[in-house]
Amino acid sequence: MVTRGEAPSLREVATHAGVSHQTVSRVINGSSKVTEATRGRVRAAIDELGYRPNSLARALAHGRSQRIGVLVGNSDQHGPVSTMQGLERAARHHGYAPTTYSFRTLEELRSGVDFMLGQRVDGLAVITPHDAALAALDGADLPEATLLVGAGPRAASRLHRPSIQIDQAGGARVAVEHLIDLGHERIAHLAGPDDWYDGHERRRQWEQTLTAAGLAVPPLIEGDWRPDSGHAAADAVLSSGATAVFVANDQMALGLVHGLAERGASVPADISVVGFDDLPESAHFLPPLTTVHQDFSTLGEEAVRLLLGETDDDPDGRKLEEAGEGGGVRLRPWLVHRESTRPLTAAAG
Amino acid sequence: MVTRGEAPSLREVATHAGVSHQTVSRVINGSSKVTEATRGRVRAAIDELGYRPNSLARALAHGRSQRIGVLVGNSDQHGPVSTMQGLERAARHHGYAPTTYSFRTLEELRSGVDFMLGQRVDGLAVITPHDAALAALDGADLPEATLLVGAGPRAASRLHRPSIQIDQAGGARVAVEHLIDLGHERIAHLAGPDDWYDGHERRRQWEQTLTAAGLAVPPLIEGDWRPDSGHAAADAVLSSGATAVFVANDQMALGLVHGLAERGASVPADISVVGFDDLPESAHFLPPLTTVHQDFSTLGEEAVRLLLGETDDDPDGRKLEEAGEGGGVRLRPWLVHRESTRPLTAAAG
DNA sequence: GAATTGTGAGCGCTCACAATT
DNA sequence: GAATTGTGAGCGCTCACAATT
Repeated sequence: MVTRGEAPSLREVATHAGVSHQTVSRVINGSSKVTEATRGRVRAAIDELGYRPNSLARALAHGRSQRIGVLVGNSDQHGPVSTMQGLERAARHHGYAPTTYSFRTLEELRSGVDFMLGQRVDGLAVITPHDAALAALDGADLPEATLLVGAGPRAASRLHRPSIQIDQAGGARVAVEHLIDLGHERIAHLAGPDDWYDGHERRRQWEQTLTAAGLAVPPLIEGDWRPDSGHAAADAVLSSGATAVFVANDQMALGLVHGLAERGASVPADISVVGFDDLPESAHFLPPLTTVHQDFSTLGEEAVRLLLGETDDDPDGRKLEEAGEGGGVRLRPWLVHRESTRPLTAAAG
Repeated sequence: MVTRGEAPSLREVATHAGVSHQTVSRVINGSSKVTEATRGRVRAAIDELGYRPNSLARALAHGRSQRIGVLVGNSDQHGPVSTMQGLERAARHHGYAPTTYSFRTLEELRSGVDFMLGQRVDGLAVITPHDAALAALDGADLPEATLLVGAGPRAASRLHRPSIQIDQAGGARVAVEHLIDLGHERIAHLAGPDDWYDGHERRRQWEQTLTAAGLAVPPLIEGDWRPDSGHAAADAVLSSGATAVFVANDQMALGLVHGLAERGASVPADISVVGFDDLPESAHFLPPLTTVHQDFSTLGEEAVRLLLGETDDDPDGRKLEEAGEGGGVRLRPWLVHRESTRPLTAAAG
């Protein structure tokens, strides 16, 4: 491996500027207790030597790493990735260096926690809606300042940690109510895995909204979030006799529309479809997909605010304690009406 | 901010086990020069105190951070994100902790480099095919071990650093040749921005392949990678009189198919479309998209191998030097034939 | 004398405090 | 005496070497 020529240290800068190491430290950290004259000499020495503070040494001496750990599961999905990016950006904005670790297995999740503890992160965000993943953390030695992002309140309180999530039930409700408003009476659901918080909540709210409207609840159809599973569900959807389907995410909705088309069923003429997520592509699906928009980057930003709880310089900041164990900070998603749904009266179904 | 109760240090473990700090260090690092008996006592003390080595202190003392920096631009796109994930995984596999930083502006890119230098990363991967971004690095104080991922050889050699990329020209050639083989003679190109390496190469190779086959080169149509720009290009494509279009990425291809559909033109009946990327969704577009598959995770893995150049324990490893300045390590993409293309003879166009 | 174990210094910073103007 | 500057120790490790069995 090629290595850099050894970088100059703070002491070398001090010698070069003819001051003590402490004075250099003061200049770097913007202390006001330095005269303009010495500040100038130190600055010149810094530039001349190309000095850059070693953040490792700084963290060690300071006792705080100024790092936030981000553990993210299923980073092939739109939601976790967007959340992570929102979090990363917000952390940096607050002067913290995010350290990310994406895990696929429970084994990797546990090593991820170990890794973060070794890095002495000041805070940890665990992004996963997957209950099994959180269960694997039961009894683990988590940092005090740990926030569960996208996890259910129940899983969160079991770990004695606060959580933040997008209001899945609220999103599901507007989706199903939209279909009811259009006159549909037999509304199927193509669900995500039930051990995912979002999957579970969307299914549960689909049932509740139908029941509250006095409608029958058709048999559940399950997928695994991926487009293929939506494609594979086309037969089940057709034989359910539904005139509308609430699909648990946009990727499965895409696959379903494809599968229906292959069987001669057209969306929305024969069957209406609502998705969930609002991918960048969803506006250009054929037909453009009516779906529920989730604002993942705001979720990431809110997570950082909660984690840092900077009430001082941030009037909107809230303390982790306020959120409480398993606490219910929630963001509202909203419906985006496009062309994959239409009134039942005009439909052939 | 809630902080952890202060973690035990190596010396506390030593006291607890009745040995010297150096012996504890030896056990942690798996040195063989420790008897089973003392190793056992140290292990017990470690478990009892819940000791975990502080990787910051270790890096400082050791002189190597065991970190790899990853700067990634345009992290809303499939390619950069997948590459980054491949890189992250591979780095961890080699015992390095990846530190990622995603930038959107040139300003952020420069702070990203600063950040990485402050972190004393052992190696740096810059993932961006955007020429302007690389130009902004001209004269910057980059780590010696810097690898440009997805950048063009020209930009790389200007920075005196090696590069690795997927063979864009090769991918474009198979796409255009596929359309030629189907009998198409007027083949348009919906291009990406020309100051992106991939955008530039795909356009250039489209021209060359057409010319080599003795076909005319229709006027260029430009997009910005996003689905909307594909949608907006529908009129231009129709008025070009082309019977087939090579689109520079799948997102624009999706938008284009949508725009064409709105104008009553059907794919592939009226016009054939080939994309580039092979998104997870592309197999379920209507029609399923014929496209060029790029293996981004392999790209990320190869990048790490190059960066670490571990020829010792890794027989496949190559040294950065071998790749040379602006050197041409390339991965081959391949065509995935689906339903958005068909022979001209059978087409209405 | 070959194995194992221990000692002291130092990585590059910040801290608390002391010494200077 | 209030401002500025400097001194020494220490954060938690690993290094090179010395001391022990």
